[in-house]
Amino acid sequence: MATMQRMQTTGLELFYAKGYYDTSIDDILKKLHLSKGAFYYHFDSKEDFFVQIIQNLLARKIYSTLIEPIEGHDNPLTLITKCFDDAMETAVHNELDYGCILSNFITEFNGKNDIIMRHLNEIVTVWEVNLVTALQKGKFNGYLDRHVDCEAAATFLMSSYFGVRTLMTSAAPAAKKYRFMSQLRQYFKSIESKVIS
Amino acid sequence: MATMQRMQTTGLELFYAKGYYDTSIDDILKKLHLSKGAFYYHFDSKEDFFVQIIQNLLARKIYSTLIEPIEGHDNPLTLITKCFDDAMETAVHNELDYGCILSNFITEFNGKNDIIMRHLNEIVTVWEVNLVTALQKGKFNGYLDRHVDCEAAATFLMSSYFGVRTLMTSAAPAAKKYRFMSQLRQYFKSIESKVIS
DNA sequence: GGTAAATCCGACCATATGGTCTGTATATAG
DNA sequence: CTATATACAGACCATATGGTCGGATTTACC
Repeated sequence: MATMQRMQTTGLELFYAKGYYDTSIDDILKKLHLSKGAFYYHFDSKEDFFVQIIQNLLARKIYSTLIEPIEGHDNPLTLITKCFDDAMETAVHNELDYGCILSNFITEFNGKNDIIMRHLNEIVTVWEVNLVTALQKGKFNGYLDRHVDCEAAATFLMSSYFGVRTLMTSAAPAAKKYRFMSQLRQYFKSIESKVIS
Repeated sequence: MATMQRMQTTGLELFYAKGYYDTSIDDILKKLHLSKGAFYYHFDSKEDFFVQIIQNLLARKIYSTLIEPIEGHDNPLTLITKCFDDAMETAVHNELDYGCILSNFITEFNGKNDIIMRHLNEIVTVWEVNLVTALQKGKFNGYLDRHVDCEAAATFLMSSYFGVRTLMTSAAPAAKKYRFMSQLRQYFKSIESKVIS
């Protein structure tokens, strides 16, 4: 693998585990047995480095785990349930889980770095749009009750997912997941179509 | 006000706004026109300082905004609704909102500082216990459906609140709040007692 | 008023960090 | 074979940070 890509991969790993401000460039270079010269040959600054990571790795990761799985013509509530279940199962099996990457970075950069925040918010928006679209399609196809506010449901889903991933890092992730999923299904039952097809 | 308390108050302000690792002791001292000597006379280290802030300020803050308001013998779903609404309203009106303090610190310290994480988890547990208790009492008093899993509901509520506070920092906090509350009520409607009293 | 404890000052230190710069090995092109 | 761009090494720099320490000042108490 090219040096530049190895730097980005290792960079994301460490930024996710230790946070952006608490991860030095030397930390990343040490792990890869590379030098300062190599880093500043490929990137302008630490911030530029992180922005590229967001666009090249983070955005794709979010897409593959949270957006792509909910595309399709099936019942969106079923798709979202499975999507969240899978994502949380990965976290449960992960020895060292640090929560949702996207949520963590938003927390870290909020009010500190507007440039990076714009990039992160862009990903959030893409996720939101896809969620709303999926729910609206589900409403059109008769899976959701016609009174459901899809924007509101999307916000609620994003919130709960961000939050539970944070909570899971504290203690008993498997139990937290189980409890969360049970109430997610409860909520979904309340917004699904009442017409018995 | 005593110097020690002023340090803690200003410390919490800055730690909340900029994060623990990105706030230097000099930042705090500069704002208070105090010296290093004053700081290390009152506190052993930056970590000790933060632990005391958690116990003296953060724990009380969480208690007064998220726990105390849901105590009582009324319908817990009504109490929680109002509690969340009030807390989010404060955030909306706050020019610079940085999300839920507790959630932010958990994100920042997770996997980095076990000592501080223990103190933060303690607060989470207290909140959780009080939520579960309130819900169980509500079930006993006929406000909640008797099939409701109160532990699961508490986890779901904590998750969604943590998450929405993070989301609100990104954009359109007022809209996010409105949407969130509408779906919270939707969820509550699905777990309230079905018996018409 | 003298003494001692409490409170605070600020110079200083070791270390870490983002970033710069010069040099060097390799590869590619003419 | 030479020249030139690519890709990386590593010494170096300015600055920042957590923490130390001797001393000055204020307060409390007899």
